[in-house]
Amino acid sequence: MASAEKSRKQLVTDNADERIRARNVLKILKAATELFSRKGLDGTRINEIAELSGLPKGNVYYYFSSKEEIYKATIAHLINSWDQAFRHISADREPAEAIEAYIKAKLEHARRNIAETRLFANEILQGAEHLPADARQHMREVTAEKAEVLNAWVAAGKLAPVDPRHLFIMLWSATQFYAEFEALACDALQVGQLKASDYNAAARTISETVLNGLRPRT
Amino acid sequence: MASAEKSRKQLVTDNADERIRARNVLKILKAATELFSRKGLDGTRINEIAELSGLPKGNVYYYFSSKEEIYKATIAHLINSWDQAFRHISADREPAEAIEAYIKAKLEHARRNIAETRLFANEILQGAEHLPADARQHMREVTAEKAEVLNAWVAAGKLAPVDPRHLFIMLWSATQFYAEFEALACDALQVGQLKASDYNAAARTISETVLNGLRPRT
DNA sequence: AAAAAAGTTGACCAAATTGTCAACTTATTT
DNA sequence: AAATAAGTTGACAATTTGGTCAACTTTTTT
Repeated sequence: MASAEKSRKQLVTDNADERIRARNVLKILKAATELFSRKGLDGTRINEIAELSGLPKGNVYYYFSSKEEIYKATIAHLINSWDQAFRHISADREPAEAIEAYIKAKLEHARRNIAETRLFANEILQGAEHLPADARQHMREVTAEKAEVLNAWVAAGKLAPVDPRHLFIMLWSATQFYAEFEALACDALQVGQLKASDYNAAARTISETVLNGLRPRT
Repeated sequence: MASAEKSRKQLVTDNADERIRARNVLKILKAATELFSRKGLDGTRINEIAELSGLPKGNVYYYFSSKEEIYKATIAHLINSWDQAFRHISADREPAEAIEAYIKAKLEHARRNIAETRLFANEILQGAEHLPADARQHMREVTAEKAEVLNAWVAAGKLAPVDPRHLFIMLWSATQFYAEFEALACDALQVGQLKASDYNAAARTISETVLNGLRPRT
């Protein structure tokens, strides 16, 4: 009986409960991402993070030694998904189809990770001083690699001549705008809040305009 | 002689020196815009504003009653130039030429007002809570009005069908990106810092892609 | 079941920061 | 030139905030 009770407890500990540390660190990171994304590093109080994550402040400091460390952890966390959508840009696909898939994926990612997207924007806006050097290096490399794919498409006559780097910037900025500048987007579209249909309309406009714009001229 | 001396002094006071209040308020606003644009409202210390503007802190409080009031003043100041470039979008011009001029003007404005552009982005990113309601109303109205111009062009067969509001968002985001996310743009373009030539290349890529993309299909 | 490790907690401290103020100087008016 | 208004200044009060800590509880190991 004591044994049965123990194994039940262990089950709870291992699954639903998970490891205490992992669970609490995640709680803190989630709350921090939300707050940092809205008020920035300096604008966010440790007390707020504690409150939103449901932990006393002292407990937050048990897992992280400073506010900046929490911030860096949130940045490190979101960096992982930065180049996800880029996988669509691959040399063996049809350009139009690949670019359209990329736009869709980017918009979808922004819509489903609004806080992370905003936090990333905030960090870059403030000079990217907390972005680890290796993360930036990785971003540079991936961008250069995908730019080569675009160049190959242009060389093969499948796309009108275009500077791939500026094109990427166009796509990044357009797809992230709706999450980052939601307030402005709502004003422009004259809606109270963005819905999935607005994101779909955005995807259509961006895709149609850019794809038509890049159609090779004979 | 005493009269001559007095009139010289008055001349100095009225021109080069200007009104003391106007000059100092401007000093403070300029320093504050620079700092707010990089570190946000909460990240900026009043001491820093005082230092950068060359005034003692007490003096700053002589002109503004709080940090937030300074912030609001900087926002109110930059809002004035928000719709400047929009004047190019007018019904009596050729669409292609008008849109190209708009893109150029927007990019040029961002390049020459980097701090203001960044500050505006920061404010929207954080939820636009300090943006006066009438300013937002004005932005909504101007956007709606210009959207009608685009719709007329589409109806006249001068442009391919497009949702003008999403198109505007594409243009806003693309043209502001270089100022707002300079760090990311430098990485993508593999340059140390953006030069006028980079802005020109951006203008070319955006214009060519979008204009070609909007060319009416027969 | 005892011991050790991990996690929790609220009170507390030190530093930073906003905003005030009274004394002072410079500019303007009468 | 006297009086008044406008602007300057550094010291200081009040508050906020990041971070510490020792006592305590829960969980895990032996």
